[in-house]
Parts: sequence; C-alpha cells; structure tokens
Amino acid sequence: MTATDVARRAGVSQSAVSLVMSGKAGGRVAEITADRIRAAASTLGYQPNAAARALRSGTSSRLGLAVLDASHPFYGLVLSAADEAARNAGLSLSMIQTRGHEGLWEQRLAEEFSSGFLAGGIVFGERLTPDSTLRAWADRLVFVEVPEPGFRSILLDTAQSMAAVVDHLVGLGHREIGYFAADYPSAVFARRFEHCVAAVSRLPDVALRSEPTWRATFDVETATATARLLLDSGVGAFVCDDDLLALALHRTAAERGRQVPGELSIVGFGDLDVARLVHPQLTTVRLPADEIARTAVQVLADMWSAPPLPAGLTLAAPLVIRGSTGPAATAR
Amino acid sequence: MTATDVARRAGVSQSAVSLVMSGKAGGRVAEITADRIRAAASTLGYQPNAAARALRSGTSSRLGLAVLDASHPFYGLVLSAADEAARNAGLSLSMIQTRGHEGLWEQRLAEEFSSGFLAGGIVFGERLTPDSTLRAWADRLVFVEVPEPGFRSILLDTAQSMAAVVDHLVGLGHREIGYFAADYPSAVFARRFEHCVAAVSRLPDVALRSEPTWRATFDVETATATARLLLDSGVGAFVCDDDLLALALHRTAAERGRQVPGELSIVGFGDLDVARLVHPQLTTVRLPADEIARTAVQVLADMWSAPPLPAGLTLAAPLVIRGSTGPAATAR
DNA sequence: CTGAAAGCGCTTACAG
DNA sequence: CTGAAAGCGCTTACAG
Repeated sequence: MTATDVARRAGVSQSAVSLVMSGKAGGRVAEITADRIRAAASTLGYQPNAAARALRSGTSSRLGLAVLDASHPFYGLVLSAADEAARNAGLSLSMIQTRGHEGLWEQRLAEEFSSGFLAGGIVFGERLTPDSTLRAWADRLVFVEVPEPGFRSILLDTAQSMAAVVDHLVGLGHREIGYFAADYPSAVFARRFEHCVAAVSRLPDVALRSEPTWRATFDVETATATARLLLDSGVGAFVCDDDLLALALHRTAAERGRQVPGELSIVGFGDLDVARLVHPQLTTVRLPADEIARTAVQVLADMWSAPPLPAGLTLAAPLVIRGSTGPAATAR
Repeated sequence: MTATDVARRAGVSQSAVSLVMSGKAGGRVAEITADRIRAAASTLGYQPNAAARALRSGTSSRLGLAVLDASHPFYGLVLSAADEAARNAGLSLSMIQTRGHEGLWEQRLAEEFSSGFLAGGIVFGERLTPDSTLRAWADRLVFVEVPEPGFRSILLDTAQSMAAVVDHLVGLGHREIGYFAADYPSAVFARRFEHCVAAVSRLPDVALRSEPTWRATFDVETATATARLLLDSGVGAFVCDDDLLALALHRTAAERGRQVPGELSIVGFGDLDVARLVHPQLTTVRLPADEIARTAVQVLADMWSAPPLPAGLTLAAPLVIRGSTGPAATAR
C-alpha cells in the first residue's frame, strides 16, 4: 500500500498524492482532484511511510523525551502531559530513559536526529557530556530543570520554593531543619540542597542539619533504613529531596508511633498523587509536571512556526501546605 | 556523514561499509578490511541512518509498547523493566499511551509497522477494534493481561490471586467482602471482578458486596469521595481493583479514625512502591511488572531467532500479606 | 494545475 | 573477497 497504489486508483500521478497527503497541495492541486485522492487513500487505508518521508525530507513530527527514570511516578506525569501536549500540536512523542543508558542516551538521541526521526527533543534533569554529539542539535533541544549552556532551558524556581519551605517551618517555630537527600548524582538534587542552604542562611538562629548518612535512593528499603536514622536524630523538621523519601519518613514515623506533625514535620518535593494518599497528607513543593511538559513542547513547536521564546524560562514550584507540618514541639 | 563518506576514507566501497556496520560481513569482507572500516567509522563518528535502513529493509530493532496510561505508577515499572529487557536483547523501546488516543493508537502502531519502524509490539490491557489495521501484524504483537484471539498473549492468573485474597480474608473471619471497583471500561478490571465473584461463590456463608456507586477513577478526589461511601457501608473488608484505590480508602479511614486493620481490612492490586510507604503497609496482589515486561520482550525477540513459545503464557500474581488486613471485628 | 524524474542513505542480490 | 547497481517510498524542484 503505497502512494503509487493510491495514485493508480485515483487516476493521478504519485506526486499529486504526495502533495495532497502531506498537506502541501494548497493551490497546486485542483480541489476536485484532491478529493478524489483523499477518497482513494481512505478506501485503501493508505498511510504514508514515515521512514521514506524521514529519509527524503530529513524531518518528522516526533519529539523525543529523555527522562532519568521512567519508573518514578513524577516522570509518568511528565510523560502523560507531554504526550497530550504533543498530540495537541500535531506531534507524537517518543520516550527514552537515561538511567541505565549512561553514555548511550546522547548517542541514541543524536542518531535519531541525524536519521530524521526526531523533530526536537526534551531532556529532563541531565547534563551533556563535554564532547556530546548532541551539541550539533542545539536548535532542536530543550533542557529541563538543569541548565545547559548554549541550549534553551526551562528551569524551576526552587530557590523561591526552598525559601517558602524554610519560612513555613521557621514560622511554625522550628529552629533546626534536617535535610533528607536523594542519593543520586543528578544536578537536580544538588541544586535543591544548595537552595535550601541559601534559604536557611538568610535567617539568624536557624540551623540546617545534613549528614553524609542522611541520603537514600528511592528504593523503599533503603529509604526506610535512612528514615530510621533521621528519627533517631531528634530533629523536629525535615525537608526531603523527593516525595518518595518524605513518605518513607512519614511511614517510619507512624510505625514508631511518632506523631506527624506533632513531633515531626515533613516537607516533600514533587506533589505526586501519593502525597495526598497518606494521612496526614504531605506538605510538599509542587513540581508542575503538566506545565513543564506543555511549555517544553511549545518551545519546540514554536521553533519552526513562530518567533522563538526567550532562551531561558523559569516556572514557579509553589509550596503546598497540608497536614504533615505543624508547630515545633518546643514552641508549644 | 554517510556510509559513502566512511567508504571514501577507508578506501573501500559503500557496500563493504554497509556489510560491516550491519554485522553481516561474516566471511564476506576480509578481517583487515573490516578493521579499517570500523576505524574510519569510529573516527568520523558515523552512525547508520535508521530511516534509510528501515525503508530499504523493512525491519528495525525497536519494539513498541502500548500502555493505557503512562501516568499510572504501574506502567512506569513496566516501562522501565521493558526498557531494560529490550536493551539486553539489543533492541530499543518506544512507548505509546492509548488513553487519550482512543481509536488512534492502533492506527499509529500499524503505521509504524508498515513504515518498518517497529520490529514488534506489546499491548497492555487493551483490545483491538474489530476491523483494526493491526490485525495484519499478528505475528509481531503480544497482548498482555487481556487475551486477544489469534494473538500471542501473556496473562496473569488473577483467578488464583482472587482465590488467595478471598481465602485470606475469610480465614481472618470476614464473611462480607466489599469490592472497590476502578471506573474504567478496560477489560482488565472486568476480569478482576469476575474472578473475585467466582472466588467468593466457592464458599458458603460468604457474601461479596458491590454497589454501582462503589467505583472511582484513580483521581485522588474521586477515589476519596467513593472511599467515604465505602466507610459508611459498615463492611469490614474491601478488595480494591488497584493500589491507588486501596490507598485512598486507607487514608480516608485514617482521617476518620477508623482502625486499619482493627476495624477495616484492605487489599489492593498492584504492589506499587507506595503500597509499602503507608502505615500499616498494604496487603496487595503483586502484579509482576518486571516479569511481564521481560517475558513479553523475550516472546518478541524469540519470534525471529528461536522456536516460538506457546501462544499463551500465564504468570502468577501472588498475594502479599502485610499489615492492612486483620481479624474481622466480630471474630474477636 | 499536473506529471516525470532525481535522489535521500541504506541493503542486498549479482557479477566479477 | 570486493564493488557496481537496483530499489525501498517518499518529497520536491522542474518542465510542461
């Protein structure tokens, strides 16, 4: 089933079929002829061959989305939102997971660009290696959450978020704040911690406590083991790099009969659905997955259809106050 | 950067480059020549054009994975596991979300087959429409969780799982079991409910209660609203179509001060990470995302390299007993 | 407004 | 063992 088959059936040339099917017929094919072609294509169930189109034109209508870890619920939200945004823009979406593809995902993405598979790409929370082949496609890439010099980026105002988190806890009377860190090398978490340090250092009489052992991967067992250390520390308020870590702490506290928020305040990062599926519900920083995804898709879509947006955009990540934070025990 | 460039640099023909790069040179190209070609390709950073390859050969090394809803954590696990399994088999993976693409995902998948983009496809929890264009690719597709006549399938033994769930609850003294249903038209949930009905009907003196209003989408607000109805019913044990529904019930019970498992037993479906991030941890049926994904990838990989596996495989989905189920209040 | 033709970068018989 | 050549199904100047 090729354009030639459709052309034969409609009694026209293959070129005419191509023009009509690709929507570039405007004024170049008589409307009545175009109708005949569309009817024939529909009858035969014709679908243009994407490989041939990509090879010949070097373009496609597909976006690539690179995420750290497809199994983390946050990226599920991103993926779903990006899929919808892409569909609305007449594009389709292809995901690539970078974790487990270290040193390979850039090459694979580059290969898909040079093959004409991808029109653009969105990279979440990753940096490029110094001599990455991807650097040749700077005009088709958007980086999210971690800025990459020379590329467009969409950042989150986590400085602001952390200031709100710290102010909230201090307002509740907490003077010592612990930090529960994610044990991954990603720059995303490094930035969160730095911003928390900065937010605390604005205030006199407030201390941020972090220990080398106060870090965990998102694996439940590991996170739970670390959570026990945090509980033993006696610190009354914790900021966590991720909702999953916050929930591990939340659960371990419940298991030990430590009241949340009476004896322990917990703040997460992400605002996953599960942040509202525990009691008390989790106070957390909302990372706007849908807004990020929509914006990233739009930045790419605009690259070839409208004046470019500014190279760097920063989105707000607001603090959502729920039940897991409360007055410091000493303040009551 | 094409094969011709590499050929020029290595002083050979473009055909020789193609043979070497595609690994089909065995005995047809002198080893010393092949080395020269690989060196030249490496120096130039050559990567074969996938679109040209797909167009010419009609084959690729990419699998398509269709899931209902990329934002549900379960599919994150599936995606991540399938990605790893595909990588180990020398394949890559492309995801498509069916929710939001109703009536379109089949067409898109078919288009990718006919374009030579996809070597095979895995379809999760979906049925084909009667005259789907995908039916032409029966030999490249595997259906998961919902059988599709004429296609290979990987099923879960949910009949067995539900029997274990019901026996567990009955063993704890529960004689009335409520069913918290997922409000989606998918055959997946219809099967779970049927199997639960069958499991209960084996036993005298045990009743399954389900009401038209006892159903919810996975949206936290909706699930919570329904959970309140369930709590009002006075039923002491609930089987839920999904962990997310179970957690909504779990949380709502905690909010109202209803003891779990003292006054209410809850069983989920899925065994997501979050099932262990609440207190008490959730008793649930473990859906083996990793095993499913590995098996599906292997079935497809074997299609073109080994004797085919039996057309239908059934994997166990074991009950994992944790803290959210306990003796019936009346039994104590 | 319409069609014949070149060519995208590969793979793969085929001839040497 | 090596290379010249056809052809996958499109897009896109180009000629009419």
